[in-house]
Amino acid sequence: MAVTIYDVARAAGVGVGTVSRVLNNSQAVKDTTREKVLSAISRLNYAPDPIARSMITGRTRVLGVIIAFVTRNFSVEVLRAMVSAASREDYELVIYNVESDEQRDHYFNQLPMRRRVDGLLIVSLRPNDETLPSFLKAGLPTVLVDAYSPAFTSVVINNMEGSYYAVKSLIDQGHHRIGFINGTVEGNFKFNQANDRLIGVHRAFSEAGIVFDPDLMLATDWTRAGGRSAAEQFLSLPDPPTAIFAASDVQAVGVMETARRLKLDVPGDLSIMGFDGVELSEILELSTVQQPMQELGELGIAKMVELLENENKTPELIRLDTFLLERRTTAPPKIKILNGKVKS
Amino acid sequence: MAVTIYDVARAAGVGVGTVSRVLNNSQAVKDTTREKVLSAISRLNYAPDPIARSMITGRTRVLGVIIAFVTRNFSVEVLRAMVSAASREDYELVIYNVESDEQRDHYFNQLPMRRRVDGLLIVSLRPNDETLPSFLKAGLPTVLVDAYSPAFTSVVINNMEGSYYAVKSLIDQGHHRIGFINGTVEGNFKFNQANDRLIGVHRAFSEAGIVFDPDLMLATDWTRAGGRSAAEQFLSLPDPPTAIFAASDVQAVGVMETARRLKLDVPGDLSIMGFDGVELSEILELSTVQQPMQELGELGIAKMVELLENENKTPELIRLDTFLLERRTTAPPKIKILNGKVKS
DNA sequence: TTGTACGCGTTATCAA
DNA sequence: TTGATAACGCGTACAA
Repeated sequence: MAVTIYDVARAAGVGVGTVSRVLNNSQAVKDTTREKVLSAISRLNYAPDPIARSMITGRTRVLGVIIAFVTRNFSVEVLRAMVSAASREDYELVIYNVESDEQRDHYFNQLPMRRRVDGLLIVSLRPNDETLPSFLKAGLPTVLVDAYSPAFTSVVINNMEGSYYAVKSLIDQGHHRIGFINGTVEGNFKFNQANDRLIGVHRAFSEAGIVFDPDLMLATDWTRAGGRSAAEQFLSLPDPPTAIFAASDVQAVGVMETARRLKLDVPGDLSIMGFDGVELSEILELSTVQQPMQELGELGIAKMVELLENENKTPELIRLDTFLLERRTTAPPKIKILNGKVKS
Repeated sequence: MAVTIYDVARAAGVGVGTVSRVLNNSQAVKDTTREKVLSAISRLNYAPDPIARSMITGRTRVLGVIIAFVTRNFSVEVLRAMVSAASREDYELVIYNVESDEQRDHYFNQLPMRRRVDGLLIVSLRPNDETLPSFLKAGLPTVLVDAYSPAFTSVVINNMEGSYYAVKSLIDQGHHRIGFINGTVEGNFKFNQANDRLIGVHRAFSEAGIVFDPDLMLATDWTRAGGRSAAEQFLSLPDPPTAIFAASDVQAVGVMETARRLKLDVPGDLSIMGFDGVELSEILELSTVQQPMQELGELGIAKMVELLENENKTPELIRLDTFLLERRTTAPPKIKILNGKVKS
């Protein structure tokens, strides 16, 4: 039914080997023969079957992307950069969306086995300790993006420094009581992002000599609802914070929603700082820590291609910097007169 | 290197045919033999090679998704629903992002040829008249989502009715001068969405006996910038509109931004209505026409699976309804006193 | 420079 | 119920 390399060979009056050589524009093929073959190819509208090709070459020119929560704005930005970078390199991308531990384990177990993909990009996740050995044994080229493991080339952003500068900027503006809304570490997800961001917060506090108040630290879902409820808790404290730093923009938006509901002036009554730098933050003029999402995706693909071209490269760690965007939701705290004495 | 079906056969002391039968749990295989084979499989940690399998079956269990502008919130929502529905049916999805006519044509020409995918889902795009014949000839099962062509099963939303009710609701609230920001029909993209939405607007106008003012209709990019500049034009008119209806939420957000810049009260001075119902609209409390994006994606996959199971099904057209969400950006126009006489 | 023949790992066919 | 073997479409040694 479909036209094969044999049909082309017959039409061109040559052997299949010659057609194959023309196809892989390798070897020396006499120009006149090449012409004959090429004309036959276009005449028959022939295209080689990638499946049969993979069968013999062992490569598919398909890359797998295991990604946590595709719908997160962050994931989308990274993914888009990946799709376009991959397409430039003539690779296709198949997406495995992970929204639960079971899904993650399923993919981590199955994928390295099959030789359906030439390589695996893992975004915002990492193989856990149980799956890691079988992962390594399978020897599938793997690149981690927004996640770190010493076993694989990893492209990460400097979460610690990002949150450090974010909190430091709030402190420099005169805030002392700063609420921190962290993201939960889902199941085994090892979203180390959360830990790193926490460490940065601590560092900024301790440098400024601020004692960490456990009441001002909460971990919630990486959602607006999470941000809303955490903000409610903070703001119903007897001594509420004058600023809230959230580990993601969506959570920060939740904080904004709570502030609006409580008729709080932002940034007058409450400064709000997010983390991510998704488009939404720009629209809402939310101060935030901008992540280089596009670079993350592009570098992920670039490193993968390197790996594919040179299988035994040693893992490397690429760390990208964040950029602090001070927009409209952060300002020095208003001086409040309370019980007759000045209180900041 | 990798363990094959022969290794399993040898280990189990049977022929490869038997192993294959067990694998495809077909036929009658004696229970004791089945046990032997299964134990050998797990002992050797064997998994069949999907490539070799595709080689003979001609099917890959991979679906291609050609999608316009993956990063649009709309696309992301649809895509996510597709990924999860496909995974339930044990299909993988490979994404082809289209952001230009060249890309679109490239995919439309290449993909049907290769047998790399079992079927093609086309989102917010449609094969143009030149590519259509070769498309049909290739006979690759194809489902259009958010796009319509009589040649293929199409899952669309009722754009016309959606925009009709949106404008009608504005008129019912007392608006007479309503600006309409449409999306551009990119290149050949045949984003018929734009046309349909325009038709709905016209219908609402003519039903209410409102004469269509060409000054109040503009087509821009489906972006915030597009919305901003269109709004600026409308609002600098001698007789500016009291309401603006945008063909997408992002454009409506652009309108909101312009309104904010001009210190216009929304909805007091200006009502704003969007179209899409993406998360952003909820956050901004934007009135909008909600599209059933998840259903769109799920139905797309469901119809594709039907098609795959029964190749010669005739194309069908599924039309999903929208839902009008009147939130905080729409209200009756304020009565203005102008030149001593009441003007609405 | 070119053609022939083998092999990739599986499923399907057929005979036993 | 099972085993042997022929495809599937291509790349590539090897021989010519």
